[in-house]
Amino acid sequence: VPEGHTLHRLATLHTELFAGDVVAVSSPQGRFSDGAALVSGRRFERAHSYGKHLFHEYSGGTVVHVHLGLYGVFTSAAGTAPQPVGALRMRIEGPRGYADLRGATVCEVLTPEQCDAVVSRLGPDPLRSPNGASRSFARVARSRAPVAALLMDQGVAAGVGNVFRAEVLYRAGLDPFRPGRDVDGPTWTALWADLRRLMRAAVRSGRIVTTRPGDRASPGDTPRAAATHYVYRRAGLPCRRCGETVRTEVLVGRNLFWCPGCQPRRRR
DNA sequence: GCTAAATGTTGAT
DNA sequence: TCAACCTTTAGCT
Repeated sequence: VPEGHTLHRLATLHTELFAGDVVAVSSPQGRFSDGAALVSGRRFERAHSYGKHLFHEYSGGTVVHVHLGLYGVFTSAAGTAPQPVGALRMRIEGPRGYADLRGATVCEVLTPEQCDAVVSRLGPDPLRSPNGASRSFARVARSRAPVAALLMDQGVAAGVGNVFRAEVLYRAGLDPFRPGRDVDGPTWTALWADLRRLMRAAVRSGRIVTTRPGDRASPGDTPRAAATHYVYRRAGLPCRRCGETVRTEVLVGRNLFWCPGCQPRRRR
């Protein structure tokens, strides 16, 4: 269940597992049979990611583009692959190990030019663009949409998902409903820097932890929310800092979480 | 053991 | 606005 850090990790993992090797690619489920036939038997050059998109580059300039969507999952292990079980969209088998893809929204063969087109639709990725704040702010500053909606727009910040959106807004003390055009430059720059910090930490650890050590004890936490988040999936629970009840509301089709105490509406 | 919801996006209506 | 994708897991029983 991935945000940008997950794809970043997968790219590193797949490069380590397959780079330089001739691999066999198959689609036991059948939905990627044609694409698999195009790359099977080629040399796997390298994997890279941008935002929530993953790219596998093969010899000859062919690229496999993967987007995991909401519940796509990529697993891998060293050694020989076992018999396929269930709906296995793509399997890559190399001399050192194998990787299995299930449930992805996108798994397709593209030319490098088509890959460039995919990336060009995306905004800066906080994991890859240290100076992305100004480019993303240009979009934010001329939008009437709530900042919480803009953060989910991959053309504004690629790789940010529902957890990072809720948590970074909380850490900034920013009202999620404030229109983008009412967010000032320094506020956005600081938010971008925090996004980079949170996402890089998630690449390192493999999970999203946004709380600071002093804020991690709170009654009523479910194991799911396990003191790793301030507001994400904590609706109805007391805020770790101010004790106000964390709220939730659907915004742009996703559940938004925020603390009305720490992220107040601005007085006018 | 079962159900519902989930860190996302696309394409049809 | 909504279905599709068709896996995983929390939270029940």
